[in-house]
Amino acid sequence: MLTKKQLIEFSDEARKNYLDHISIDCVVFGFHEGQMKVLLLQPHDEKKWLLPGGFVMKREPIEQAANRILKERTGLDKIFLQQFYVFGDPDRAKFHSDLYKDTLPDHENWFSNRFLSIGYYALVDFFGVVPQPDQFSETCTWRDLDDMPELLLDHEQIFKTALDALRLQLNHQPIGYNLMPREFTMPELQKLYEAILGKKLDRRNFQRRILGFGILNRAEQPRKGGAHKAPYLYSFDLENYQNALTEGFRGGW
Amino acid sequence: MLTKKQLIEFSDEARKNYLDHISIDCVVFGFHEGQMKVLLLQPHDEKKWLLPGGFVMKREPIEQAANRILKERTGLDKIFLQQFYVFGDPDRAKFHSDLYKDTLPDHENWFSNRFLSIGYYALVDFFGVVPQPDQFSETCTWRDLDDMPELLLDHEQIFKTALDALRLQLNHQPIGYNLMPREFTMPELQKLYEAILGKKLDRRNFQRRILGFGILNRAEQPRKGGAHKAPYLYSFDLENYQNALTEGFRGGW
DNA sequence: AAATCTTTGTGTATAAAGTACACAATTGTA
DNA sequence: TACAATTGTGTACTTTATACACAAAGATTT
Repeated sequence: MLTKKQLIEFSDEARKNYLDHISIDCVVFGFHEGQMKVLLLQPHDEKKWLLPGGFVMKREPIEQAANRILKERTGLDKIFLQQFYVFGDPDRAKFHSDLYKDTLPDHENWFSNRFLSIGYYALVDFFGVVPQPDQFSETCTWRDLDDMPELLLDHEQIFKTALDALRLQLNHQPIGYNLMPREFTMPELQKLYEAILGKKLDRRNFQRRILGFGILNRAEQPRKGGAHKAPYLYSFDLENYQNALTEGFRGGW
Repeated sequence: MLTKKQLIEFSDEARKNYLDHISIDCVVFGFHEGQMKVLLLQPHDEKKWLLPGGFVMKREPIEQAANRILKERTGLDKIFLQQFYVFGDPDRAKFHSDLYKDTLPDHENWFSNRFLSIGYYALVDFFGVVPQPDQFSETCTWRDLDDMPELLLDHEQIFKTALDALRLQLNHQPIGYNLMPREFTMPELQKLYEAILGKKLDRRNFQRRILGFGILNRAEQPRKGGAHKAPYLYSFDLENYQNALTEGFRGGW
């Protein structure tokens, strides 16, 4: 919660720089130890959490805005974000618009506006990034998909819609390049799919199917040193991967 | 093109009623005689064409806005519209903002604003609707997919993206309920799929696959009176159809 | 009325993909 | 050295997809 002075400053700056009525919210998925995680912010003096979000500058392309917002609010840079839906209920941000109702008259208070929010989601390598909270947030941290805290506004719905979009993507596009380290084993990749889908897959059939997509290269040397049999290491064949991204897998018709 | 007086009136009303910076554009697909069609508007004194579009009222849910806009601009009512993408390039409506540059100063001219446009698409029964142009348009008419005129703004891109979204939908959702008459023959439904996909399908395999979805009911009596063998009539099983809409077909994983 | 043309309904053989398993190989540990 | 855990590879079976062939029904032609 902002002080009156902070709110006035923010509102003035926002009116100067941002487009009215439009916001962006990002659902960033990460993956660690077999668990899917989502990046959340906890505002100061607030029990519930938020997805990292923000506003679009007056002459800024929206993809660029999504990237800037994610960087400003979480420190994450150069993440591929995928637009997936617009949330346009007139009362979706009621919590926010009510919050400062008594602090500042509506016409001065930026948050009294109605905002449509454009949802973006991303998949990132858990170890490749270091989340940093911004000035408005107490913490910025990963939360397990099956241990989600209560979210503010309609961010629960945005999160669920993003997860649906991600699962749909799994059916006709490759996934993992932005989420896995450069080299990984087949069981590791399988854990990613299982975490996204929320169910177990058959080890052998998974391998056959993934290899059938033709987007993986197997390294000559297996990973040594671990317990048990040394697994082969794979990396994505970037050319085929990109091709599969645009072409899609399952023809359908 | 509006006169100065019209533009002033429109801008005043728009500022009073609509949200800044947000517009909606609708891609309405229809189907007739084996051809896919798109509903287009031609503005007065203009060679190029437009998708039916408009603005969101200050406290209106966006789905409702899309329906109102479609009705206002084309006369089509109670159409199921599906949101598919937001077009947010800062210069996407340059044509519009330049159009009245010399008529009215920017701060008075509604169209000098930047607009993000939310794209919606729909499938309608060609015979169930009667397109009516609004006051801004010379004509409102169906155009063949393979005989499209030049479009204004970025509406070419919006149209193409909608077609891609539609084709994607074909792979995991049933289609046709909003597009076919209540009863139809298998070859008629097949022509719809062929028109959307832009390619021929095998008659027998098409039938098996569609029936396999379990969303069709076969009438007891075939359609008589036509030339050649009397084909069976089918109608959608609405319960299963709705179920398939939410569940999706091809499991994938 | 018979032959013919067109369109629709149904079936079948083959190939590809998806599913459910079994077993051997490797590595660390008991 | 036996054992447990994990990984690599194979195989039989089922389901789905694809490519065809042929029969039936109605209108048209001869």
